Amino acid sequence: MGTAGIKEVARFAGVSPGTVSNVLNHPERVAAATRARVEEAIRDLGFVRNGSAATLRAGQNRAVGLVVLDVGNPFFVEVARGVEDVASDRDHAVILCNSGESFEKEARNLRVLAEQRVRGVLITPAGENLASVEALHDRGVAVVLVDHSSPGDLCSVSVDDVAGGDLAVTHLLSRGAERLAYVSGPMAIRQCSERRKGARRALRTAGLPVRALEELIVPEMNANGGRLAAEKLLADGLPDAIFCANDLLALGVLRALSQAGVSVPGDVALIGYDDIEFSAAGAVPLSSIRQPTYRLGKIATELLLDVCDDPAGHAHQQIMFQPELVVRESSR
Amino acid sequence: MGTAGIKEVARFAGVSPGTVSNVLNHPERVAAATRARVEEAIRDLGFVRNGSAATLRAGQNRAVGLVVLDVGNPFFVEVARGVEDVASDRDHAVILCNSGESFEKEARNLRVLAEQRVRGVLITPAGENLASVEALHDRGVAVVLVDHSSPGDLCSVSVDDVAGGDLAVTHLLSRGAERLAYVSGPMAIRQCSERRKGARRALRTAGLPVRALEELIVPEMNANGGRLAAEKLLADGLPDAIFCANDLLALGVLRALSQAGVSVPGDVALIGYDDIEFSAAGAVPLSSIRQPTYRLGKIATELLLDVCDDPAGHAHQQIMFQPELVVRESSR
DNA sequence: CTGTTAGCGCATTCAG
DNA sequence: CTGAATGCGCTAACAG
Repeated sequence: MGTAGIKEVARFAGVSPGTVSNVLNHPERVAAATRARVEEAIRDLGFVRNGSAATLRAGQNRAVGLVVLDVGNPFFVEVARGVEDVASDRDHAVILCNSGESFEKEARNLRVLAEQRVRGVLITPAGENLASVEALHDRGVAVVLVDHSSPGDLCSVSVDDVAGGDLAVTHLLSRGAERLAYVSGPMAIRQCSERRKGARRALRTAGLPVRALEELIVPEMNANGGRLAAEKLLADGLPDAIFCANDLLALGVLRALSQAGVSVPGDVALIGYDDIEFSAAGAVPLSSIRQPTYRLGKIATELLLDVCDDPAGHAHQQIMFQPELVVRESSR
Repeated sequence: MGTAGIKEVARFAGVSPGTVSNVLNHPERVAAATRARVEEAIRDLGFVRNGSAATLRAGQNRAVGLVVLDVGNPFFVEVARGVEDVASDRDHAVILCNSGESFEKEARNLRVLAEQRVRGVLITPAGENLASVEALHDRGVAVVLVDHSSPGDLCSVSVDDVAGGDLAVTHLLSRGAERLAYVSGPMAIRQCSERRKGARRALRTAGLPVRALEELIVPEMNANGGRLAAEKLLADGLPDAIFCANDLLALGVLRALSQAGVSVPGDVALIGYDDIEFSAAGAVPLSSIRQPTYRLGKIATELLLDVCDDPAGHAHQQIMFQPELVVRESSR
């Protein structure tokens, strides 16, 4: 059994438990010879430090929680990489949780993280209701919002979705489009409504009416949702250009149009959002709006750990990155 | 600060700490009125149980570790969903770790899991060297290998990759192909070599020589790798059909061929492996080999927790699922 | 049904 | 530089 404690190691090495602890946590305080003997005992006994005991003693875990909406979404996978790298550099573990956009799962995850006494939590909230997040924060756990700009007093790191929507539509308009469509998930999803806001701003700037942008709202932001939207557009009459609220939708649209014999970008220009890996890999490479996802995770984690290390001296920050237009064949 | 302990709750509710613990862990043992009073105190004080203390006391965490090669890979995302669902049903948390196919990260993850005293570990090993996995197992931690059939005495749940390779190539042959290509990652990756083995078996069954299958090995199993392979094929002369070791490779091949004006499946038939979501969504829907990924995670977790609950009475099992051919347009 | 109590394994005092 | 002692917060066992 894996129950060699620090005590047995001490006995085996002929030292006291305190010395073993020092070898583990403050090696410089221990004479080289003693240290070597202890380290050998650790190896021989297959000793593994009991993290719970250490955490209990310390009052907090050297870990941060990361709660995302969908671990399967490439956007969050990239964010997670950024988080992982920084946390690992600063000797923290990352506990990755998936809320699946459900408040209930979000709350459950948050509870587990609180029970684990993580130093802090990075979270993309499942909606506009930040009650459980704020409760956590009030209880003294550091919190940084990811991809969600907070109106309140929470730190946040996000990307300007209004600017992104504007970029996309400005691009389509510059290509000569006059009738546009916006394929989106429910407007309750902040990203969807913000991107629409940006799209409308672009329209205004160009002196066009809001109704030049037809809206198609589908329940799921995936390829199937895109297909549904495309079928509707095919039935109702195609616009000149289509802006999709994410790449998965755009890929679904692209496929449905191709199958119906519609040429992209010949007949219709198309642009997505997120610039996921697959966007560039399709038969018709997809234009998209790229977000600095890795940096999002990286900066958010740095912010979080800085707050943890110096809770007093740190002002709340709300950082917003700018997205970037990536033009590929689908709107060339 | 979030430091309301069980003791304060007890004082606040006018009961003893033991009773609070009972409300938390064995509510049925406590009189309804007392329970209500304690629950109110818990809410009022914002008490959250200290998981480390509980784990320390119990000797083990109600959590399992899941170590995968790449959290960004849809295959593992589906596996993780299966794991998550079962673990959650049985009241266990899942600690998801990414090894990135690196032994070093794998070992580090395993150490963290051991420190956390997880009940068991589900792991797709980074290679054939199972030393650190076996060390963990020897220390008394339950282990189930995922997508890796173990020759030794470890439980495992996997999919028959030889059968999958056979399925793919048999299908291509049945379509009349005579000159084939196999686009693959390094043969050090077990999946790649097993799938090749199956491909060759199919060739033999059809009475064809092994050299009817040209091999293209690329360093990375992604769309870019596929592009490289396709460029080589375009330069050297195209085969009748191409079998790719995964869908990402196949999508890369598909795109490069399309751009070069080669028709799929008109000029070349194409089949991938894994049947990721995007396979069906492209302009030319991709044939593929589907694996029961969700079930893989589900069954592995059930096996793991069964072993944990009854370490003695459980024989080691090595379960192998069969993959399934999915024919779409790219090889129709 | 409720109260009391003894550690779980470790890290950190404070002496020596 | 090393050793002994204390308690982190909780749960289970037992006593009342």
